[in-house]
Amino acid sequence: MTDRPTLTVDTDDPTPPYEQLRRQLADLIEYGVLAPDDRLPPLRQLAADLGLAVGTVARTYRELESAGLVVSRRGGGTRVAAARSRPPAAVLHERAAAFVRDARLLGADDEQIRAAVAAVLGT
Amino acid sequence: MTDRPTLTVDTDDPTPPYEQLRRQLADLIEYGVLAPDDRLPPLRQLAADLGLAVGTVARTYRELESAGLVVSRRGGGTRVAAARSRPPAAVLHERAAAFVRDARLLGADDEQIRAAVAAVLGT
Amino acid sequence: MTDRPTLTVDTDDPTPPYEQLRRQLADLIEYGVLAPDDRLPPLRQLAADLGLAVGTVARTYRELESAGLVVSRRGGGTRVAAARSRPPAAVLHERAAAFVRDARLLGADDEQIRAAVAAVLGT
Amino acid sequence: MTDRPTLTVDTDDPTPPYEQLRRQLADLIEYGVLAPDDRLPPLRQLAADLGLAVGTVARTYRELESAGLVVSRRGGGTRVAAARSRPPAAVLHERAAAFVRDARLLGADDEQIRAAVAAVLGT
DNA sequence: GTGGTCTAGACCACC
DNA sequence: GTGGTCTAGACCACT
Repeated sequence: MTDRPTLTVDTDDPTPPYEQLRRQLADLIEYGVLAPDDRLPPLRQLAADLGLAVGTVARTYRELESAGLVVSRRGGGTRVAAARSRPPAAVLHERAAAFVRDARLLGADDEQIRAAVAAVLGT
Repeated sequence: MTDRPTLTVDTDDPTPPYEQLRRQLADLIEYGVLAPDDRLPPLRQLAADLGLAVGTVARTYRELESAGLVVSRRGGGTRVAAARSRPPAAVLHERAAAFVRDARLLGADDEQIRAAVAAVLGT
Repeated sequence: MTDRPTLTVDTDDPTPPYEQLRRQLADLIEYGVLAPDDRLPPLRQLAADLGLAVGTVARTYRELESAGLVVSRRGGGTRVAAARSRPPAAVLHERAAAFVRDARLLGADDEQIRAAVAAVLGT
Repeated sequence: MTDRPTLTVDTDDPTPPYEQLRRQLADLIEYGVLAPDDRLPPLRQLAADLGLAVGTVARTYRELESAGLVVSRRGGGTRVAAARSRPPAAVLHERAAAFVRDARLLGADDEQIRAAVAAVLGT
């Protein structure tokens, strides 16, 4: 019950598994859910948990590392890189902007957008 | 500026092009941006516009058809299937809920979420 | 209510419509359901009934004619050719052979095959 | 002679090759000739044997998979899906019924039908 | 003109 | 080695 965030791979999704995984981990890191210096699950354990080959997870970690989101130290596992998490406020703003763009595509006006958010927040 | 909604394919995204396209069109239909009986661009035109092979776009159209979102007739063309789009209000609510969930993952409270949306809306 | 045998085209079947039609008519002729000198439905009427373009039905008739199953006389419509229907007994035998082959593929032995036919015939 | 059931493609048949193949494999699976978990031939081997392009066989396998008859795993191979084949007795009865219907269309009575089957079975 | 399919060779993802 | 996809050009079926 160490409560690690649930990572999943959907085999029906044409997006390759290594990329599905990469996106989830990148999000968790950028969102600060995985804080700098936190350890990622060991390659083999994650592979076993998800029913993937080790090489597939290795590919994910490699991509994250070359993006600078993660650091693999030899013998020391893989940890979240220090300098890369962005301020949560910036991420929040970005997400809000994406939501608003989408809502407008749907034809919603400002008032409807505000109302929808209010409805979801409850009160 | 009466142009059709912009469809794009990102060649750096490991998600296969036919799937990127499929998602965009499925969204446009579900969002009601493309209304029932609206015509989709001809295979070859869309392929040319996006720099894709004809077969790739054909695959997208085929998938959309087998999902019941679209109807293709030989010699006819491809049109949005009737009675498939959901009420925009429902879709808007769903999107708002997804945004709020994301924002809370980031650690934002209700007030911050409201503020972020307000900031984006201007005013 | 002239009781013409029902011809149908399944648009979900990848077999082209002209070929679906051709097979049905060829069977009807070979089986003797359509007797020598019987008239086939007029091109345009059949096309209208099936929701096909005239050219598509024309293609079917053309194929039947070049197979010698049918004769188009100018101004006189299309009729079943005289010399082509095979003795029903021969066709029956052929069909029985096909059925037996299939049944054996399923692993059935002679007794099971006989029993299955008896069961269908009732009594 | 332990060879796998013969698959063939008739290039004179207007039915597209991927569909001819699909039907044959679907039949073999439904008939139980290919049992659950049996492996299908590798894409490229089957393509080579039949003189088809790889993509054509891939299309067949994809259709079978989306019909739930087969499961393909990347790097794994393609196998018959479990719990899909119908009881052979049911299939046999269905085939017998189809044969009888056909025979009656030809004008045969019960006795003639029985006789035709007996003749084929050899005694 | 519009959708549907095929080929041939190539590259990718996965085990 | 096995499945999955892409391209480029070609031909077919249909309206």
